[in-house]
Amino acid sequence: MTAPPSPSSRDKILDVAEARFAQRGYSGVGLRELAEAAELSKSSLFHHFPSKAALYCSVLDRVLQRLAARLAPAPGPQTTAAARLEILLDALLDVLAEQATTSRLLLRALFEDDDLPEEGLPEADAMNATLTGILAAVRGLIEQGVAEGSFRPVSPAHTLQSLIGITIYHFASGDFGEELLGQPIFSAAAVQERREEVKAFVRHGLLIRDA
Amino acid sequence: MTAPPSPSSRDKILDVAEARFAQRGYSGVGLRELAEAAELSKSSLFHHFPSKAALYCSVLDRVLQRLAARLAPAPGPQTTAAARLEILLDALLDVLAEQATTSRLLLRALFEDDDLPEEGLPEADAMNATLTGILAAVRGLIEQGVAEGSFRPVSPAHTLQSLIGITIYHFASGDFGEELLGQPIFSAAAVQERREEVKAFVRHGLLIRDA
DNA sequence: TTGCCCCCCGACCGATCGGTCGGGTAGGTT
DNA sequence: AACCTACCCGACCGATCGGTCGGGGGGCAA
Repeated sequence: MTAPPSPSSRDKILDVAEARFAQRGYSGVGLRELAEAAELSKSSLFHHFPSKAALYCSVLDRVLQRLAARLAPAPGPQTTAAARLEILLDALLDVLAEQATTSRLLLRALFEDDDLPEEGLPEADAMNATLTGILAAVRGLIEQGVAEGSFRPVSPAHTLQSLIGITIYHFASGDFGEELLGQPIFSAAAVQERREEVKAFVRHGLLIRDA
Repeated sequence: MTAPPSPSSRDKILDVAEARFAQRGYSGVGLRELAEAAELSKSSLFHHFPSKAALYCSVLDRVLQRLAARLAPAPGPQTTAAARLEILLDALLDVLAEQATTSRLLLRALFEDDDLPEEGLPEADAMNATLTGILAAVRGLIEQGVAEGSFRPVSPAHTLQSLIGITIYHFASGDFGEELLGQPIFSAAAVQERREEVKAFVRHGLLIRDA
């Protein structure tokens, strides 16, 4: 509360970097472009972040922290896995639908292991820890459902992959369908319909029978 | 048949470019690295391809052509949509499992619209045409299934997105699970199991009942 | 032999890359 | 006054970027 809502330079850098990295990836964005967008000198970036790789990891970590905060209030294993899945899917799809940058950044972070040249920097470790926590939670939910018998006897690891693909990718490739499929599928009006279809797909793919 | 199986320089360039672009993306790979890997001079690349963007599009187009060739022998609408889906999924998963580069390249091509700076070059148009054909075929299959009543009443465009995510992404993020999930999920031994789980997920997610 | 392609090459171009350096300014402490 | 810290900047660094240029060598037809 000591800091008024004026965005600090550091947050401003993170904001513009998140947007740019989501659009064109790590190596597709230069620091000069980021500095100009943040209304700062390129040298000033290095006052807030030690390197470009560290800045990228900080951006990813902030996204993952936001995601984890939204997924945290889900109920624990005392609830049935089917109910937990519904709540988690709702929260996840809410986050993905709110900012288009989130899904793209997550998709890049998940399938591009080799994107960042350096690996030893502490920002990367923090980011991986956050990511691992989220994935472990979702995986635990799947395992619970399989143990309960309400989910088909799937492999939790494989199914987690499918779950990520069906949700993250669905929102990451937003407007490509507009050109190639002949109809807009990421307009604000279609988000709700999209949400329900993704949820239904996951529900039917994962559960044997619901209700 | 006039050309013996000795790989021409052009094909060699395409091979190494496909592998590198799949790993680190368009802007993450330099022409010097490609030339060295292809055992050629950087200047010689420009003898075979007019620019880096054109080379990238040629790589993508070759991947899509391979994919289209494998998906083409699927039966037409006289067969039931459920049977066609099985055949198409088998062919698609075969292609994705064979070369790890394919899925990664496809994933990048599908969700990175902004990756290539130039848009007017003819290689990009050819690539987009090939891609549009493949997507239209799959979409037609979904529409047939919905019309038949064997598929849930889904929106074909949204479901196509889910289908891509669940298949392409599943194979693109190969070894990330090995580190973060605690067990290898893309080892050669696990490919078959992975295939069956993806197929089952799609089947249950798309069909109401399949006997 | 001459001329023509095809394929390849080293050298070079301007631009941009990530990153460093020294200095400058405002605010707070002593 | 002196000092320190936080923040920001222009100028500069070596390296690499995509791309161009002129030319060399081999095959082949006239």
